[in-house]
Amino acid sequence: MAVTFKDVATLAGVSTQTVSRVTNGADNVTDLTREKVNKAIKELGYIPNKSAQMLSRGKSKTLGIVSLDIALHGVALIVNGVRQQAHDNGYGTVLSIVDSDNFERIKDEIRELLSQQVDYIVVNVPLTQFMAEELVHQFQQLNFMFIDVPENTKVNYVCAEHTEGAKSAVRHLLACKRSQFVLITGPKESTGSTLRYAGWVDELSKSQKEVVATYEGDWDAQSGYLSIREQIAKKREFDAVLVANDQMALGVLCALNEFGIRVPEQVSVVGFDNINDSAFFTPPLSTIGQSFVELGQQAVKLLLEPQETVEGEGYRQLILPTQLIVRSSTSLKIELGDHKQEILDYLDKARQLLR
Amino acid sequence: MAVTFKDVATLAGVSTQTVSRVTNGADNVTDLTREKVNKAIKELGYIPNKSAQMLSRGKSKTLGIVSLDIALHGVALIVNGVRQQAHDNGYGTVLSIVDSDNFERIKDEIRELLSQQVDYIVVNVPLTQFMAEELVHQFQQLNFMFIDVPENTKVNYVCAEHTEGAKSAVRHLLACKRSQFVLITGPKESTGSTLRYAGWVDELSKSQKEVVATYEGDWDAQSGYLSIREQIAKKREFDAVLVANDQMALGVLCALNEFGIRVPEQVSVVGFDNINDSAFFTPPLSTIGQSFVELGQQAVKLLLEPQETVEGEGYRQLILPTQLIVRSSTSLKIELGDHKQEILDYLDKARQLLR
DNA sequence: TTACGCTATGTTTTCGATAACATTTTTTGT
DNA sequence: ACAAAAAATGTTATCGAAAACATAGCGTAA
Repeated sequence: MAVTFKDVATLAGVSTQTVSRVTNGADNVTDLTREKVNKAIKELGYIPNKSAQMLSRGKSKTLGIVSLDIALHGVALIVNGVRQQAHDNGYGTVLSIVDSDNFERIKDEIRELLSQQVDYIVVNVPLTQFMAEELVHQFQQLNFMFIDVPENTKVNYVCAEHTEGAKSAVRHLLACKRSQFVLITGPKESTGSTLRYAGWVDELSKSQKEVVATYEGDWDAQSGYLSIREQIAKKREFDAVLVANDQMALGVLCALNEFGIRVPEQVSVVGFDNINDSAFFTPPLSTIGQSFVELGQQAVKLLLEPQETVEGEGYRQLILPTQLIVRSSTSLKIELGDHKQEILDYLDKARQLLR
Repeated sequence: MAVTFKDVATLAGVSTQTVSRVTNGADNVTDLTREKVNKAIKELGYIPNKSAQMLSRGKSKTLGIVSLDIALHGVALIVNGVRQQAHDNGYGTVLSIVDSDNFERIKDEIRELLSQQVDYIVVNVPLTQFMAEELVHQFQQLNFMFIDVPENTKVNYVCAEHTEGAKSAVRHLLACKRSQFVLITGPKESTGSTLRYAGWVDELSKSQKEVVATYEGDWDAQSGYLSIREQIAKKREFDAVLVANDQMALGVLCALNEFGIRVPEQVSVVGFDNINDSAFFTPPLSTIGQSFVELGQQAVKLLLEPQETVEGEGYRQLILPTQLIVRSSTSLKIELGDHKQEILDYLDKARQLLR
């Protein structure tokens, strides 16, 4: 069925080795021979067998990715960054998707990748320090690179500056004179979410501001929406919401809007990630920007960097900056007092004119 | 360096074939021997070499996916569906990402997949009828499955009911008494976009309604936003916007809101796809729902279905239904007339009370 | 002219695992 | 207890390509 290079060799009237030389672009082949072989290849529609190549060559020039669900936008962007950078360095990629809640499954997938002879593995799944170190130990691999793992973990990693970013969100809201905060985190397994939460709490406690409530979301808009509904049902006052990603913030905005609560006048909202869509929310969302693609790219860059650059027992580690992006979902708080309704009406008129 | 099954055989004191038997779960092995081998495997951390296995077995149990950028949410969901279904049938997957605008590149990627000995290939890239048929012809493969290819194409395919879905969007807007339509399509290379556009135009021409303007977007929110800005700049009246996907519709809503145009009272908007977020837009978006995940799943199901089910020279083809989802971005048109401002004010009051 | 060295090509072995076949050991029936 | 069947294990060949090695052909310098 399948055309092998033996068929090509026969048709071209040369040895198999010569075929191999042609396909690998060796220079010590006559132009005439090369042509004959190429003609035979075309005629037969010959496609080399990668398994055989890998087996024979011993190395695969392949990079494995263990990742969360790519339906999450940020995850997909990271994977894109990894793939692109790997490709630019002549590496193919194998992608394997896992849930974050099953450590054994993750190990299985890594085993699977190793059985495919990948040269490197990028792990883009929230792991604890213990888990990450355990993986490196168990598989005795220096060729692991982790994304978003706790900072003091003794492995190669690339992280976003979650904590610092979260703090800058708080500082921004404090500058807006906000004082009653609702926090909406991501799933507690997520390292990124944990770090962001830590940043919020740390900065808030410094300034002695009140945390009215904390909710745990699942990154989806709906969980943000439900959190705020619950908060409103409880009739607790709040004037600021910190959200661990932009999608949940969309849900937050939706709920606030539904209950006639004005953003940013009454409540200010800050998201995290700066996904493309967030500039078009109603109102456009203030958020903490991070570059997912660069995260993925840097992971691969560091991994492929020649060993000399890395000193002794040192690990390859990098923390990428985040950036506060101010849009219309935050503003200086306006004390409405007795004239609340009147003010809101004026604001409405103002809005009309603003067009 | 690498541990092979020879090392395992030596350590366990058996032949390599016995090791193979154990790893493949053959039943004709003594418990004692099995244990010895398993112990050796564990001790050495042996991981089988997939290349060697595939080479030896001749088949790979692998399915290749050629797909658009997974950063597009719908694409990622389709890929998920494919992977999940493949996995459930014991197939691994190899993912390769391409731009839709380079047909040669697509061929290269397919060649690459074939060189990895994939048993099947799912193509999730917008292709013309000619391109799809050409691929099947060039690679002489019955094992192709295409997603969202024009309906009369002579290949295996799974499609969403784009045209019919688009028509139902128009009918809904007509029922809302809308008469001046703005259309925002996806990129013209996209089959899905083309079919949707065809549906809109077809249904609109039947009812003799006016198409005020047509814009070509790139699926991103920004392109929807810019289209509407341009439309408003031209000061052309319109009371309905048909958008080829929900993300662009987000941009549309944003622009309308920015200019103080009320949705749905003044302008109604219908999207396409029903992504999770669209239920939380401001206002929640009426849209045409399709199940991306099922699209991917069905593609694989049909592909793996035993040949007998498929009659003679017939192709495996399936069209999945879409579904009109009515939310708040559409409503019966209200003729404002002279009392426009007054009415709008009442509406505002009503909204306040609605909470 | 001959010997040396280069280039172009052919032959053999190898990669790791398995299929096909061969052999040994165990079980079973009478 | 012994042959025949069945089960467990070992041996050899094979997959497709490439690396390592071998050889043939040719030009060139002495």
